[in-house]
Amino acid sequence: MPTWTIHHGDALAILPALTGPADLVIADPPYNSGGRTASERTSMDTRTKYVSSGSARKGAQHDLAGFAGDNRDQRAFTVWLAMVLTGALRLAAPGSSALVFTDWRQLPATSDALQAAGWTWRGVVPWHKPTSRPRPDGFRPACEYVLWGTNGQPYRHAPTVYLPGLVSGSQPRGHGRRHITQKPVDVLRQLVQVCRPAGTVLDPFAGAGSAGVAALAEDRSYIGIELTEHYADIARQRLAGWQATGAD
Amino acid sequence: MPTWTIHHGDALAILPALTGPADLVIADPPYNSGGRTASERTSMDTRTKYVSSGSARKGAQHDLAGFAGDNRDQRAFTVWLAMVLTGALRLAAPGSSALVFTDWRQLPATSDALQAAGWTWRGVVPWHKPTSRPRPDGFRPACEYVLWGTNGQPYRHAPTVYLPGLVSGSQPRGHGRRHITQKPVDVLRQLVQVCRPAGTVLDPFAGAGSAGVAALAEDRSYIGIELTEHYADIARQRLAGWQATGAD
DNA sequence: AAGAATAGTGAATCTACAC
DNA sequence: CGTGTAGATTCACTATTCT
Repeated sequence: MPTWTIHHGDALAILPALTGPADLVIADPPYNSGGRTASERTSMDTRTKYVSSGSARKGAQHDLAGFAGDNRDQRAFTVWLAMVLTGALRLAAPGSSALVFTDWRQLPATSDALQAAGWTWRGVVPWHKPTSRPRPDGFRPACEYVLWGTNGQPYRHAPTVYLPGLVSGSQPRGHGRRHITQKPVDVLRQLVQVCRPAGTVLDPFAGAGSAGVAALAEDRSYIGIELTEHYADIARQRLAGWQATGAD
Repeated sequence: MPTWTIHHGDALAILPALTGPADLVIADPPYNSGGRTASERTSMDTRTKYVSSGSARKGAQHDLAGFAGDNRDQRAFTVWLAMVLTGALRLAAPGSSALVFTDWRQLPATSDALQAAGWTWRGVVPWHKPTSRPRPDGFRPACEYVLWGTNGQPYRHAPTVYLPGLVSGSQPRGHGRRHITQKPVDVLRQLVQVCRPAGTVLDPFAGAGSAGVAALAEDRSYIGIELTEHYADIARQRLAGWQATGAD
């Protein structure tokens, strides 16, 4: 029976206190890349930045809380993310994997942070969002990216698993949506397969706990860390509800 | 009536002699990323490096020539590609685009080169290859990437065009295959749409001329540069054949 | 329907060289 | 001359797609 825990606090403070081992680190950090100017990136709040114009700016359809930690410049982002991933590597079992979400703008910085932290970069899995907004006279920004790294040689599964090179799924909408940058559980369930069966998933940026739902659904245990108390509570309620009812 | 030219020689030598303007620069450079050891990367020929064990190594069906320029280390790759893209930017009309192919390993270096050369990075379009090789206990390396940059503010089309955020297509096989790293014409035709209608596509690494076929098919003119005389000849024959018969 | 291909990779084996 | 190590080479392997 897989178990779960949500810690409330800063990943940099919580990670050194944990003991592990973790068999998969799945991280969805604040991308620090929304907004077009430096001042927009560092001063705007996350609701204004990430919710497309027409909703949050002029009276919204949804009323999701913002989140902290999204106002670093690119150098600070790289160093900060490397520190978090270093803390996660300390807990990671040999052969375990790290999966780090990023967008196209921060992909190079994220790959630097992953490797600076000591993980071996093994590949990139694009996440295709079919419902992304079209862009006039240009290529639609339809993908985010999952960077895959391992702690040494990758864990050998028995039986061998073959995982996709591209995942597809739309962001949750309506009342299933709990966080501005929420990832679909279907996508996360595919990604969690790289974790050792019955192993433990460590998530330093738990948000509303989608990775936890995916982990439990795939029979992995889950340890989440979330900075914003509001979301830590939401994640706890959601995971408790999942274990009680099997529904999200 | 769109026109075409293939120049035989090194892009760094040919680009300064051209006058332009170009409305789209499409570049498929040698990725310099195959091989696992330093000596494999720098000494192995491209056929041995990229054609998988079952074919070229033990008696192949196809017998494609190798190509030059695939033995740089990553720093040299970055600097060299930046030089080529700088030469291309000089010819690029204001608002024109650059599209640069790369793989996941070289994506960060390629984005550095694109921006160092003075292009504004606008996005990434993953190219999904359905026939990619599976990878045991990991995520299949199923995508290559197209980096999109512009010379200043992007050209505004009239009427507005909406381009995909993800392209999919398999490498040509059988007798339609002329180059080890050939890109599918269907994919290139989608990408060429970002070029001003009836504009000119500049291709510093023409290879077997697939981008030229795509350009002509979409009513754009084409200027290609190819280092290997063997492939320059193939590209000339192919483009002449396309204009004569409308078939590839 | 059968066969062959894939901008690979991990493990096993072999080789060269220093001590 | 045996031994250990690093680097190079060879081998085996895989699932989806395309001819």
